[in-house]
Amino acid sequence: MDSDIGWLLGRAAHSWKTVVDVWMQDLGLTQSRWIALLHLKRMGQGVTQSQLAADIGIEQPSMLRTLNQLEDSGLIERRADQQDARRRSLWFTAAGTALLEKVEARAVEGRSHLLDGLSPDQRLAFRAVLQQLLENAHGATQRPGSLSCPRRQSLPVPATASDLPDTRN
Amino acid sequence: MDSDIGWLLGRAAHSWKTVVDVWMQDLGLTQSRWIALLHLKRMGQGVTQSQLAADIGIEQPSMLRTLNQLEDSGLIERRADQQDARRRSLWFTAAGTALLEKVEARAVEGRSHLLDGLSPDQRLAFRAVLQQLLENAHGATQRPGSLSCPRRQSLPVPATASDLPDTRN
DNA sequence: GATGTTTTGTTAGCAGGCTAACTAATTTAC
DNA sequence: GTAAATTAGTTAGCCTGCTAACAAAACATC
Repeated sequence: MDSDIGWLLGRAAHSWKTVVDVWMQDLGLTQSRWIALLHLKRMGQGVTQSQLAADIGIEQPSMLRTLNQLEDSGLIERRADQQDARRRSLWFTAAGTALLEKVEARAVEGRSHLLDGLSPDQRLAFRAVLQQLLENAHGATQRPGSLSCPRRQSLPVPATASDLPDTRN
Repeated sequence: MDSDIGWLLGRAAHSWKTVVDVWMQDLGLTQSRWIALLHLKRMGQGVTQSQLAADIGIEQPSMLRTLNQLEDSGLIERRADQQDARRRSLWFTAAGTALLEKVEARAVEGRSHLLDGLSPDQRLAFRAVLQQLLENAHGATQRPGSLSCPRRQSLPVPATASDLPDTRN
């Protein structure tokens, strides 16, 4: 019976986010904000807004809002790009750098609790299934029977999905 | 390296939802609405709003909004409860019943495409990990080091998680 | 070098999660 | 029986996904 597997997947993802968020709560950051900080650290300062959005796997307008909030909080700053006047590159402020350390520590802590009781083999198999699902999902947005595909052609593909040693969450 | 496993989990869940949504799109339903219909079918008509919310795993105000929309669309109706004047029980209209059949067919179709290429063993192992994660998450909302737990004591636990033959998604 | 296309960032507004706070009805305790 | 606590539904409003539509800069093509 696989009939509840999608529901289970959704619940697990939701719970994961909520738990890590609880671990972060005294840092004064919402989920989308610490995720942005972690990804910016991983990619390296100086990337553009759209690059960061692609890495996280969200659309530009969603990214923009979060970055505005982080800038308002004084954790990051945006700098004009000399080469391309459209671009704005992203940099940590001193406060942002300081906070980031705590965020990273909490992320590791929370993750290890969530993965408690799962063997290395289980984790590996789990990853494999998740990756297969992502692949299937990517191909499944075209309905086979129908010629029309009104709403959306492709899912927002998570950039690279496997390079860099990576501190995602 | 498990550092990106939470991120992967989130992406997979998100893609799953999006894909099933694409399969539903010509039915004129949003995700939260067909999910509500499927759960109402599963639980049986006549349940209360809070019961349905608990089964789906969302809070009452979120449920309420969706039910209002479904009622406005003429797919369900709410009836007063004789025993308890606070309660309002939920029922399909004729239109709702008719639509539900198509929704169920699409859910099955989409799911089978998403699970394509995964062996029964893999699916079973996958479920086991998801269930373990849910369990861990449930216990992990208390930060061990801290005595205070300001924001939230417990996750919204998905009701029963395993009874009934179940047509979740 | 002018024209058309793509890319980057942006604004506006919808969808659907959530918490907080409230009312009314019911249940529990005394 | 009355007062307190709980429960079902609701309202208001925040957070953060999304799409659509647009401006300005850069690039391509002729």
